[in-house]
Amino acid sequence: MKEKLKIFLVDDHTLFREGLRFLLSNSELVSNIYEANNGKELLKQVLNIKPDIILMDIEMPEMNGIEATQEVLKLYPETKIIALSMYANENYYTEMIDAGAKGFLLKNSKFEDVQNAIADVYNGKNYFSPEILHAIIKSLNKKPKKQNTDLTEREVEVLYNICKGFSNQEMADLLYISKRTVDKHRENILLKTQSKNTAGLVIYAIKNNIFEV
Amino acid sequence: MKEKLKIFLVDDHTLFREGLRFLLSNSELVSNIYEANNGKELLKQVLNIKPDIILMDIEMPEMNGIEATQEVLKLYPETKIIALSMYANENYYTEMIDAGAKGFLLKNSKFEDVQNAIADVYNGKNYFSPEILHAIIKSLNKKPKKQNTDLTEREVEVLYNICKGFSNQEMADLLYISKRTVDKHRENILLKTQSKNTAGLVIYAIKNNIFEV
DNA sequence: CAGATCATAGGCAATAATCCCCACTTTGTC
DNA sequence: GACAAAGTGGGGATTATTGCCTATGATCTG
Repeated sequence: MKEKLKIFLVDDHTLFREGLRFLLSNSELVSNIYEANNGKELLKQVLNIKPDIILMDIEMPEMNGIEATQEVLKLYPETKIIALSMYANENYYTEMIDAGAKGFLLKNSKFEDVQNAIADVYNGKNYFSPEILHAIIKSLNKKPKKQNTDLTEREVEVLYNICKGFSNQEMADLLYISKRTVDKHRENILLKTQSKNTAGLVIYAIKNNIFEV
Repeated sequence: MKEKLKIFLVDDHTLFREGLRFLLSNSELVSNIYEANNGKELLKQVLNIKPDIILMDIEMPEMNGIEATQEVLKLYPETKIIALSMYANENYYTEMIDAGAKGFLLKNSKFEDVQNAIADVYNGKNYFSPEILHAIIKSLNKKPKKQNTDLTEREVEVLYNICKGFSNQEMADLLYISKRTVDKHRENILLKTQSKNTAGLVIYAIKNNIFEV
C-alpha cells in the first residue's frame, strides 16, 4: 500500500465535511484532503488533483453523486469512489454501483469503518456497510426464482424457442415435428399460462426462469 | 453473546470435516460439535440437537445443501446456517440465500474467517466471503440499465404496450390513432431494434428498461 | 387393464402481424 | 425557406397466430 492517499470529500453539508476532514487529517492513511460542495465543483478539480479516493455524498444540489460518479470515472477512471449516504435506499446503492462506485458507507458509520472502506477500496476490494449488505442480500432474496409451471417438458422447450424468436414453422423444422404440433403446443401454453399472445408468453417465460434476458 | 455454541458440520468429505472439527474444538466460541455426511443424516438429528450454527456443504450425495437448508429451516427455524462451498458459483449462493442461509464461506477461507462468520451469523448478521461478495456485486453490476435506444417517444409507448399484451387494434383504440399507424410504428420498431417478431421486441424492451418484468 | 397425460397431427377459419408500396402534416433546425 | 424527423394514415399481400374441432399411439398410474 502506498503510504499516504489523496482524499477528495464531496458533500454539500459543510459541517459534516469539516468533521470528516478533521478525522481524516489525523489518520495515517491520508496525506491530502480536498473538498467540493457538489458534483460540478468536483469535476472542475478532479483532473488537476487526481485523488486516490473520493468520498461522495449522493444527495447534492447542482449535480448529484450518481451523475458525478459517472462523469468522474469518464474523466479519470483510476479514482476509487466510495458513496456516503444518509439512507440505505435500494435505488441509491444500485445506481451508485452501476455508476462505478466501489464502496458504500452510511453516514452513521463509525470512523473506523470509513478507514476500513478507504483501505479496502484502495486495494481493489469492495466495501459495503453492513446495512447496505443486508439490503443487498434481502433484495437478492426477494427474487422468487420459482419454476412453478405446470408446463410439460415439450411445452417448456417450445416456449423457450418462442422467446428465442423462432416461428412455429422454424420450431417444427428444428424439432423434427409438424408445424401443426407446434401450433398445438403453443395453444396449450397460452391456455396454461393464461396469456393472450406472444408478448405474454415471453413475459411468463422470463418470470418463471424458462428464459433469461 | 452466549458463551459457547453448538455447531453442526455437514459435509461428505470426512477428512475435511475432521480437520474443521479439530480447529473448532480449539475455538473459544464452540462447546459441542456434531457431524453428518449429508442432508438426510442432518435432518434425522437436528431436532434432538438443536444446533446454534450449521456449517453446510452444498455438493453432497443423498440430499444436497440447498434442499437440506430448506428442510432444516422448516423443522427448526432458529438455526443459523452457513454454506461452505468449494466454488463461488452464482447459482449456489443465490439458491442458498433463497433457501435461507445467513452466510457463505469458500473452503479456501482462513479459519479466522470461519470464526468471524460464526460470530456474525450467530449475532443475526450476514457473513459472506470476499469472493462471494465480489461475485454478488458483479452480478448487480452486470445489469447495464441502459436506455440506449434510438426509438422515438411514440415508438417507446407502442413497444411498452406491446409488452403489456395489447394488439395493434387495441393500442389504436387506446391511443386514439388508426390501427394502420400502430402497424407502421411496430414495423419501424422491428427495424430499429433488429428484431424479427414480437418475442424479440419484448426481450429488447426488457433489456433496455422500457418494460419491467 | 382402464383412465389420464403427453406428444403427435390434421382441417378450417378468423384475427394479427409483417412487409412492401405510398402520402400528408407538424415541428424544429440550419 | 429547405430539409429532416416524427407522427399520422392508407392500399395490398403474405405469413403467423390463435381458436376450436378431431384423433391416434405411447407412457404412466392406480
